[in-house]
Amino acid sequence: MAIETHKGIRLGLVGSTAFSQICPETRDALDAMCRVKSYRAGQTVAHTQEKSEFIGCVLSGVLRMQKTLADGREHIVGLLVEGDMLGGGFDGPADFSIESATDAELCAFPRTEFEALVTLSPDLERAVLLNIANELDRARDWLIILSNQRIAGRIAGFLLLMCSRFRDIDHILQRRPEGIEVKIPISRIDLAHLLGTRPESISRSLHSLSDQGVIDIREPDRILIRDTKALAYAADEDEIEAVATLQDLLKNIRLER
Amino acid sequence: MAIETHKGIRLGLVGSTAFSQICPETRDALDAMCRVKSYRAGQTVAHTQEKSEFIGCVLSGVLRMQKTLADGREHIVGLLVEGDMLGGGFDGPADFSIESATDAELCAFPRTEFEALVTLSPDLERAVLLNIANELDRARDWLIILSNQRIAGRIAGFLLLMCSRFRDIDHILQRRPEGIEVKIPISRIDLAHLLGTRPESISRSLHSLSDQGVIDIREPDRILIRDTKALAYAADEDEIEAVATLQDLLKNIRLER
DNA sequence: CGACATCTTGACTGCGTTCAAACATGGTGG
DNA sequence: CCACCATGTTTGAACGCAGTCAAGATGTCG
Repeated sequence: MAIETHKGIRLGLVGSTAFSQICPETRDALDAMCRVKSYRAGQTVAHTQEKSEFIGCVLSGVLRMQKTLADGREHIVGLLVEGDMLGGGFDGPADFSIESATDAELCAFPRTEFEALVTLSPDLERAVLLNIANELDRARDWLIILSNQRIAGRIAGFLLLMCSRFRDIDHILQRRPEGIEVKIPISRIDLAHLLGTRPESISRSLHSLSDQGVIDIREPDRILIRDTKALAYAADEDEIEAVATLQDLLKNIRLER
Repeated sequence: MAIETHKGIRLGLVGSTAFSQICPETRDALDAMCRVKSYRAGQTVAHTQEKSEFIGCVLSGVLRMQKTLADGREHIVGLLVEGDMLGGGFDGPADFSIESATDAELCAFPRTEFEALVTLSPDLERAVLLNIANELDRARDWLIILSNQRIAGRIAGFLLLMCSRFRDIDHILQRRPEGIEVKIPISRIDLAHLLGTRPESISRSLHSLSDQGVIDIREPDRILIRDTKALAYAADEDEIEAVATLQDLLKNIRLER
C-alpha cells in the first residue's frame, strides 16, 4: 500500500507545476488538504478515476495511464510525470486505471474538498482547465506518433516527444556533450504497447537507429540521442532508408580508399 | 470565403449541444454575440487556433482538425461534428488548422467577448471544461484504435466509433432494417491518413470485411454495417484492444432499435 | 551460483506498402 | 448529349517490413 506522510512540506513543488498561477490563499488551502502518497513501481494508484476519492498531482516518478477494455485487458494511453494532475474526473465515462511505472510520489487532495475549492477559486478552476487542455495536446502528439506506419518512425517520434515534454526533468533527460541522454521510464513491453507494436520490433528498430549512428544504446533503458536532426528526419520522413543507404555508401566509399 | 448571417436564430441548436446546461442569461449573452458562418467543403476555417479571432460551435457538417508539422505537412488528429466546439484556445502551443470536410455551418463568438463572458459565468466555464474533457476522451479512443496493428481492426474500430459518436446525427448515421448505415464524411485519403495507413489498404480491408458479410459497401462513402457484433470482434480479435465504450454503445444501439 | 525476468537476435511467414494500371464518378466544354 | 479530363477509388503484382515463435544473451535477486 501507499505510504502516507502529512501535509505540504512539498508545496513549493506543487506551486512550481500544475498550480503555478493560483493565488496565495488558494494555495494555502491546497496545502492544508494536501497529503503525500508514495508508491513503488507497479502498484495500482487508482482503478477508475471516478471511484478514486482523491485528486492527485505527481511529485516524482512516472505513472502509466491505461484504459480498461471490455475484455479486461488494459491499454496504455499516456504517461504521467511530475507536475501532471490525475483524477481530474472530468473525463466523462472513461474507465481508467493508473499504475506506477516507477517508484512514485504524489500529492493527494480529497476529492470533495478539492472540488469545493474549485467552485470557490476561479483561478484554480482555470488551472484545472489548463491541465486538461495540456493533456489533450499530449494525447494528440501520441496520435501523430502512432499514425506513422514505420516502427522506427514511431520510436523516433517517441524519443523526440520525450525530449520536448520532459525537457526540464533532469532524471529523465540529461544533456551531455555528445547529445541528449534519455532515460526511458517504462519497460520494452509497455513501450511496445504504447507504440502499437511488439517488443521485438522496438528492439530491432532501436538498434537499427543505433547502427545508423543516430542514437546510442547505453543501456536498454538509457539512450543517447546523437543526432536530433536525423531523428526528426526519421520521424517525419519515412524515406530514411534512402538516406541510410546513402550514408552507408559514403562510409563504404571512404573506407575503401 | 465564409458566408455570414446574423445572430442566433439557431440558438436552440446551440442550446442542445455543447452549451446545454448553462443558465438563461448566459445563453442570451451568447445569443447576442453569435454569428453563423457557412463554409463549403474544403475551406480553411482557421489556420491556427491562437490567431483565430473567434470561438466556434459546429452547427452542421464535419470539420477536419489537423496539426501542422514542422515540414509543412498536415496531419489529421480528429473530426468535429455538430455540437463540437473549436478554438477553445486552451490548447497551449499547438499549431492547428481547421478545414471543412463537408459543407458546414458554425456559430461563431468573438473571442474576446466570449472569454470575458467565461470569466463572468462559472457554468459557461464549466461547459468549456466539459467540452475539452470530452475531446480528450475522444482523442484517447483514437489512440486505442490506432494502436491496433491490423488495418481491418482499425477500420472496424473506426466504424464502431462513428456509430457511438454520431449516434444522434441522422445525416451521418441511419438505422435501417438490415443494419446501420454510416456515411463516411472524409475521403479515403484522409481516412487512410487518420488511421495511419494508405488508401489502398483501406479499400482492401473494407472489401475484405464486405466479403465476410460484416458490412456492405453501398457507395465508397456509404457503408452498411450488417453485423455489429462481428465488427466489434474484428476490432479486438486482431489481438490488440477494442474500445471499451464501444461495447456499451453496441448495447445501446441494440436497445434503441 | 542458479533461477527468473527482461532484452536481444534469428528465421520464417504474412500483411501492408508501394508502384502501376484499370475503373467509377462528376464536372466542363465542344 | 456525349466526349473529355480531373478526381477519387479499386484492383493487381511484387517487395519489404514487422509480427510470430523460438532460442540465445544480459541483467537481477534471492
